[in-house]
Amino acid sequence: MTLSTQLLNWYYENARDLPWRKDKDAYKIWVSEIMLQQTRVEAVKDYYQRWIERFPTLEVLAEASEQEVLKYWQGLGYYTRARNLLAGVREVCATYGGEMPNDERTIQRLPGVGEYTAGAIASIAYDRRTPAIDGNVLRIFSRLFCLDGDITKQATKREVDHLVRQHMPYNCPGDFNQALMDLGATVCIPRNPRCQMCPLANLCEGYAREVQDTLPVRPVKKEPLLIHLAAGLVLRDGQYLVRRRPERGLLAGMWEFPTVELTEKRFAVESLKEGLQNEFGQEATVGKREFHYIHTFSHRKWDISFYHCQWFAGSELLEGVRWLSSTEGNPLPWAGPHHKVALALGLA
DNA sequence: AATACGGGGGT
DNA sequence: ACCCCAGTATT
Repeated sequence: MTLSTQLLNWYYENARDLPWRKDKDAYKIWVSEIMLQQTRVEAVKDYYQRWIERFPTLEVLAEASEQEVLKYWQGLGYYTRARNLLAGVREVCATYGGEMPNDERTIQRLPGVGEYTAGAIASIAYDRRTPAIDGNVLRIFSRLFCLDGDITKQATKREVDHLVRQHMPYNCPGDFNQALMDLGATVCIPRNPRCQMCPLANLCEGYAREVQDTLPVRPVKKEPLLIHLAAGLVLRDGQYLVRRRPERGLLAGMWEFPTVELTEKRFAVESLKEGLQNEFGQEATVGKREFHYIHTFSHRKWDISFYHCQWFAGSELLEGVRWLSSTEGNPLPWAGPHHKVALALGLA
């Protein structure tokens, strides 16, 4: 018995039933792989189903508008993934006549497709013998071979890449890669790995030395920056004032309620009033605080308070600003705390 | 080689 | 609260 046969035998008995495993359509594999970047299977399932329903083929997606595409992505996070996917399918249509390239190198040239995703698509959709090294594989192999180097370092990744290539079968590389995902998701999990039921326990050096819980080794993360924000729920004639975030940076291109950053939290009302005046040239009355959220992003933590506001005079609106009514069923993509508030107000 | 980029589920 | 996930692009 070899590592790959033990793993595959386990996989064929225990493979998860996932929506993107129903066929080997490269476009669908692509969509699933992008959605699954840094995102759990459970979170992806519903998004994937709705996505495929609306954009069943690469050509359909290529014809869609970016705003609509973002709408289908809202709440999933890492929104450049959606933009890159859209740009990618357009590139396939324009450059490859709508036919997906089937070699890893060409696939990796598509926007948003890196080494891992290219390997996953090439192996799963086209039976190419290419590794797909993600967090699961790094964790599994660091335990299997007692690799105690920092898995975020290039040197450790090269080491794992070498080992994966050694153990990857020639007949079903896609199954092998997916088997590693499933093992990492259900057995060789980050904390408290279930080694008693692991099909590779007899081969696992980490398990033999009882150091499986100390692996893999990661760097210590740094403290997120705390930012205080006040947001205005500016109401006029049953409509709320919303604006589009900048094209680059955090929550790029998503819609939000106007906010001001606070230097002093206790001056929230005054700062909001002044901020609205500066941005929209209108005097607003700031009412009572309605919602309060602590929202942690990867490297910053928003302490954000929402205030009901009112203003009366009409005015010219700038680019990327509009009024939104809860009865329109408007298709604007939201994200972050704004998404939750928009849902509560019936705007999302 | 670092850093930016979301959000949610498990512990 | 904290951890970390089917990573990639940018600096």
